[in-house]
Amino acid sequence: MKLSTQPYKGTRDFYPEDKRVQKYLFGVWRQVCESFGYEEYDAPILEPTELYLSKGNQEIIDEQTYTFEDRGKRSVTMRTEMTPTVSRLVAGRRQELAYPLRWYSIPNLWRYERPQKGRLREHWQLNVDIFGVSGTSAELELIQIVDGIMGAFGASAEMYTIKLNSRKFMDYVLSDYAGFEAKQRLELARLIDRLKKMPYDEFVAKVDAIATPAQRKDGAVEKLLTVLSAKTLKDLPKDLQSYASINELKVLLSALDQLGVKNAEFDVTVMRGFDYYTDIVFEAFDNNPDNNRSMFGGGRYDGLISLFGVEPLPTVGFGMGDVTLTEFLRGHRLLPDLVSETAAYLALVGDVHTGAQKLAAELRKAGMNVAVDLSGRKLGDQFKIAEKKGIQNVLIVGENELKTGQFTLKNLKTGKEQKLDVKGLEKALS
RNA sequence: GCGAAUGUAGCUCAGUUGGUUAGAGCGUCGGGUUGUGGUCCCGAAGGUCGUGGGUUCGACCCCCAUCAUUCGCCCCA
Repeated sequence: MKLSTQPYKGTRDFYPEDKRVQKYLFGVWRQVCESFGYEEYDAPILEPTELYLSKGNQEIIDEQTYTFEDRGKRSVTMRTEMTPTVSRLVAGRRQELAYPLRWYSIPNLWRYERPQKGRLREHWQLNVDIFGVSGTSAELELIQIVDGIMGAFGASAEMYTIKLNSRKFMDYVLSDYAGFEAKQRLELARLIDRLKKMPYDEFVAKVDAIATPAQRKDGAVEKLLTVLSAKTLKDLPKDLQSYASINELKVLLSALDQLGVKNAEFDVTVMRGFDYYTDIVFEAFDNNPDNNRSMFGGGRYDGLISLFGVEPLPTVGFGMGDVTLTEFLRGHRLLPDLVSETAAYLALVGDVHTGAQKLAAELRKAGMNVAVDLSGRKLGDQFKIAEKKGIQNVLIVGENELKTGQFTLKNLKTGKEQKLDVKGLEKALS
């Protein structure tokens, strides 16, 4: 039987040209995060299943994760997100860490589900978290980072929109303000999340179906619909304007505007699931309608580390996945042409292998990435090899060159040739 | 878990109502002789038409099953 060369369902092979793209993405992520003073951490890809169970969603564990028993009969799960893990790490050193704690990571995450556009079984996600800041300056900083990252990729404000809302506020609206029960709130939250994906009448009918006759009589449905119709914070009913989270959103949006982030706005339909978020949440969408999946998102989750038996800590974090980001960048033609990490290919003429290796060693010592031809083929073929590998320069090495110390360097992109000694090569290739 | 579409050369695809040895472009390999790639010219290799079964004198084409891929729904921590 022949083995298949295809990667496992929903996973990707990173051939060098793909890995080059990944290295570019990760490089930008790291550079921007570190420019804001964030430190990189990592942790195992396997976690005890309880870490995810503690959120109480058995169904998700059973149906959408890679969960199995190890040889010691312990149930382990491949991480599907980084938030529980980073909470575990912080809780473990709760007392000794210096706050505000600024951390980031680029974990490989796994989920068991049917692959579709922008959603695979395995992906890489930038995770950025700030611990120990209870005011909106934490949210502000994270959105600035997001803005910095997108800017570093060449994205402009018109290409995407950052939508903000408050989970605490929405909980208040659904419970105290409109008067829905806990079970209904869960259903409504999911429904609100999908509001823009269905005709408005259909949405209203579904809300109506959830409400009890008594609630309908009390105007619960109308109250909710009025809140949901708000396009800006000012459109909200007057009695909600003074709610603490709304004030915070106002302050945050105004600060963002002053800092030059022009594509952030209030959106009452942003819910971000119904898990550990406690207040302000945000989510970003590609303005290109062909790519309607959320590109990245996050929010405040103040209580999570208390699961580990330590005092809760105010925390805000966000995640940005490589799959949706790559689609965004491709869609807006923002992915640059990435060339080989190898600066020059040493093409050999005649029996000069040892001499060429000596030269290569010298160049490497000076910090250059160079590969020596081992094919033994004729010069034209060696050019083709370099071309195919995406190497920008060919350095011709023959007996004359080794004798005189003057080498011909040809740039394959421009076709330009120059005669250089080792010092000159160092300048040209680094 | 549900629904739909698609599987023909390494890749992208064509293949007329079922009829002899299944095609193209790109890519690969070789050649166009002396130390220069990309363009051009010539030539070659490469397919049991996803797999299994059925209908038929005859199947890439029709039917059934199965696998894979893609898209959507559910879900999205």
